[in-house]
Amino acid sequence: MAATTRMTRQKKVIIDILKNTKSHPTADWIYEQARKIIPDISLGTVYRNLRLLTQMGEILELNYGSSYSRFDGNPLPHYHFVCEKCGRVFDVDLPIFSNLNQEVEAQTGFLVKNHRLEFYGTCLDCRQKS
Amino acid sequence: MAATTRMTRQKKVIIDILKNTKSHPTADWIYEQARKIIPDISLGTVYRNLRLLTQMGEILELNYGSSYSRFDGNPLPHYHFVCEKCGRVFDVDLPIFSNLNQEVEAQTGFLVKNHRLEFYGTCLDCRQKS
DNA sequence: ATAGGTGCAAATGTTTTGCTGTCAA
DNA sequence: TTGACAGCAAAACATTTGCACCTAT
Repeated sequence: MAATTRMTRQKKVIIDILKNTKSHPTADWIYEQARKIIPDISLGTVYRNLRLLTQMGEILELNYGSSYSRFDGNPLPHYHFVCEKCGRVFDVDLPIFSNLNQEVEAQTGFLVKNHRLEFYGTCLDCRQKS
Repeated sequence: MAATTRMTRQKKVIIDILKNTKSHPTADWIYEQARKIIPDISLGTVYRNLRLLTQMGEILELNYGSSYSRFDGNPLPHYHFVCEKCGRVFDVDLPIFSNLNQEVEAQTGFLVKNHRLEFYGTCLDCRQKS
């Protein structure tokens, strides 16, 4: 039997935090927020649930440009901007290149499931500070 | 004074390995290759040089989709395909979207220096195995 | 009732770093 | 000559996991 998914208090809180922030938080930030509601939640549980939710396609793991992952409560395809100064990740409002996967598939013979597009540079806040 | 760059035997070997492989090797793989030429080279030295070369723009660090980085001896802009089964990274022969950075810059007010585009899926070898 | 989830802490795996000695310029 | 770089090993860091207990179904 496929493993069923239980809706625990911990998972509910983690989903809630993730769906209600526009930032793309780290596991640690989510942990700190979650502790405000469930003081003895453990970091391991946060990681376990983030992995589960990622596998279920409920959230996205953004694991580029840094040594740690960030998570995105919006699983719909969209692109990102990474600030190289402060490390923050922003959504980029650009239409999806929906034919690109097929194009690469035709060219390579590989099975292409999805693609990611990230922009790197300096965000507005950091631009003004320098 | 800006730190000058010394061409050590170690650095030379690492550059040579990286420029002569089409794979996108991990630090550990580079280390193993380098040991065939300099048996007592240390992993720390490999990492130090990889970081240095990345900062100098000589090579690219590919740090997505996995817990460890891969390195690319070709610093010219190009896109990648990541196999989710075997973890290998392939070059994708697609023209660069050269106006995209400006487009995002205009839209966000951020300073956009570059972008990355990666495709995810199953490579030909892994497709045939399943 | 029971299997999937939790908290805790130890383990893991990759990458970085402190120190002392070495070598490229 | 000398300061950037090497080797070595320990530390740092994010993330995963083993275990005994707990709880959603």
